[in-house]
Formats: sequence, C-alpha cells, structure tokens
Amino acid sequence: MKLSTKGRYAVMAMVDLARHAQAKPVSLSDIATRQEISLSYLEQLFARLRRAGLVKSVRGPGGGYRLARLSMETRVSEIILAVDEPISATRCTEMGAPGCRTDRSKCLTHDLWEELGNQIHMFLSSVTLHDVLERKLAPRIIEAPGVPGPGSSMAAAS
Amino acid sequence: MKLSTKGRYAVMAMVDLARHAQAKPVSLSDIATRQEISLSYLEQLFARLRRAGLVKSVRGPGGGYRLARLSMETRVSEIILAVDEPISATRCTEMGAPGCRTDRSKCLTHDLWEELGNQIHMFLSSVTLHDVLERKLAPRIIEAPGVPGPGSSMAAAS
DNA sequence: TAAATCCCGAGTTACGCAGTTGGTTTTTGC
DNA sequence: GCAAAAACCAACTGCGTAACTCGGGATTTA
Repeated sequence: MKLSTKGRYAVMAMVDLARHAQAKPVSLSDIATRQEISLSYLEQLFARLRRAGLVKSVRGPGGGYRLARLSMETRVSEIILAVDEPISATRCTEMGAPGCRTDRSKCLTHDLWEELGNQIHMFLSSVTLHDVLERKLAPRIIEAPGVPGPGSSMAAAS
Repeated sequence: MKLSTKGRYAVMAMVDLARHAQAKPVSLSDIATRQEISLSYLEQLFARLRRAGLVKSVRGPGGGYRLARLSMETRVSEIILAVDEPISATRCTEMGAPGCRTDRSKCLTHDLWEELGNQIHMFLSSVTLHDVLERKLAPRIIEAPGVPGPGSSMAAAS
C-alpha cells in the first residue's frame, strides 16, 4: 500500500464530497476551490474513483458527483487503493524475485514490510468517511496489557 | 514518518549487520554484495546511521561497522528516522499553514493522517533488529470484529 | 608505503506527482 | 436550437527528489 499526497488529496476530496452531500450532486469545481486542489487534477482522481465504484457522476449543468455508497460504508483504504494503485512494497514481494524466496537470508526483512503493510491497511480499513467527518477515529488498536512486545524487546530497557 | 526504499535499504543493511556481528566489524563492501546495494549508497546511509548513534565505525583495513547497541535495543523506527528525515505528512501539519488551524473544515483529514503516522511509528517502534532476525513479529494489533482484512475482497457491501 | 577501509561532497539519472492544455461529450435552461 | 455548465478524456510538461555514481580524500593496519 502506497502512501502519497495523491491518496491524501483523494481522501480530502471524498470527505468534502461526503460533507456536502445534499439533494444536488457536488461539482468538482466546488471541491477544487474549497480544498485548493487543481480542477484538472481532481478530474483525474475522480475518474479513478468512479471506475472503482466509489462515486457516481451526473453530467450536464447542475451535475457533479455523488457518493456511490453511504459515507459509513466507504472506507479510507478503498479510496487510497483506487487512486494510488498498490505498488509492491519491496522489490521481492511479487513474482519471487531472485534471492528472496530462494535465499531467505537475503530478505530477512520481507516479513517486516509485509506486516507493516497489513497494519496500515487494517488501520485505514477501520476508518470510514463518516468517521473522519465525525472525528471518530476509533483506534481499534489495542496494546495487549502486560505484554512487553515482540520477543520481549523492551525488557532490556532497564 | 516517511516510508521509502531508502529506509528499507537501511533496515536491510542493519539487519545484515546484526546478523554478521562477530569479533570483527563488518565492512560495507560485504553488506553491499550480500544485500545487492551499491557501496556508495550504503556509505551515505551509514554516515547518517553513525551520526544518529546507531552504529560505530572502525577505520583502516579490517575495519567496518558495529552496532552501537545490542540488536534487541535497536528499533526499526530509529533506523528509518535516521536516514529518512521525517517530513511532515500533510501540507498543514507544521507552522499552521493557512486554512488548517483557522478553517477546520478545510482540513478534516488532519487527524486521520496524524493518527496513521502514530500507528506506523508505534508498530515500527515495537520491532527490534533482534525480532526481525528471529522472525518474531508479534502483531500487537487486534482486529476489530467486522473489519475486513487486507486480503479479503471487500466487495461492494451487497 | 601500500592497501583497505571509512569519509565526504558534488554530480547524474530516472521517475512520478502535480498541474496544464485542449479538447469532446452530455445535459440544462433560456 | 443554442449557449453554458458540467463531466469526460488524452496527452504533455515541469519539477522535486530518490537513487545512484564519481572522484577524491582521511585514517589506520601490515
């Protein structure tokens, strides 16, 4: 999962869209001025969002975009995945690049990046547009009580 | 917290260093060949790692690098922060850029990115070099019920 | 003193984000 | 019907920066 400003722009725009959802669809130029993003750039982002089925468009004057689903059914992770096509984290994750699957010692960090990707995805999947609007970032992440961590790594600290 | 291949290279190199820690220091050219990273690039990374106090250098023939601390006392987050100086996540996080602090509606996603950064940092802080070597990536994260995991198709909710 | 190693700064290259340009379709309202 | 407002579309550009190279030092060992 890639994290760039592109994905952030898309989320900003989608939150703006969710916030101003009314009877009328919301035009991109409105979002562009409110969020200070270039209109043409927004068009590119929304083209991807539409193809991903996250928004629906209405053409013609008075047209614009609507959320395809309810704001509490649209997850932030989906938005980012739609615009920022998920590039592989390491140069060995896909297609068994030489030296990863074969020689495990060469890619000891493989599991680390994979797990990090999982953590990020889990977090962003746990947040919906509605949560962002309501500022309910329920961190569904709970540190296990009394468990010092992986391999008791913190134990060494005095 | 920025995530790039630069930080990944640094972690790969540090894991390699921890793995081959013996009486003798480890030379960069050894790491370069084992991890397939250019020597000059490694030199730049280790210059930063040394300034951050994560490694110590020994000059002259037979020289190389050593971990400054034990592998279970060196956290992955420190390595990444050392090489990839932490750039602000959003264009509003520092110095109260116009339109964030003043107009809160313009930066509804602020809290989201901040919390995401926290999550990433927390995870990477919970993992030490020793953990990576031993493959003990205890995920301290408990998936909330009803949240689809990264693997699941997450198909349009009916 | 020669070789191995770290050290350092300046260059080069490649890539992708952000934005631009210049259209075309579709639809509304006058 | 025509003009305006919007979504659509496909390039192309500029630019920052990550990734990597190069050329030379400085330091220590044998």
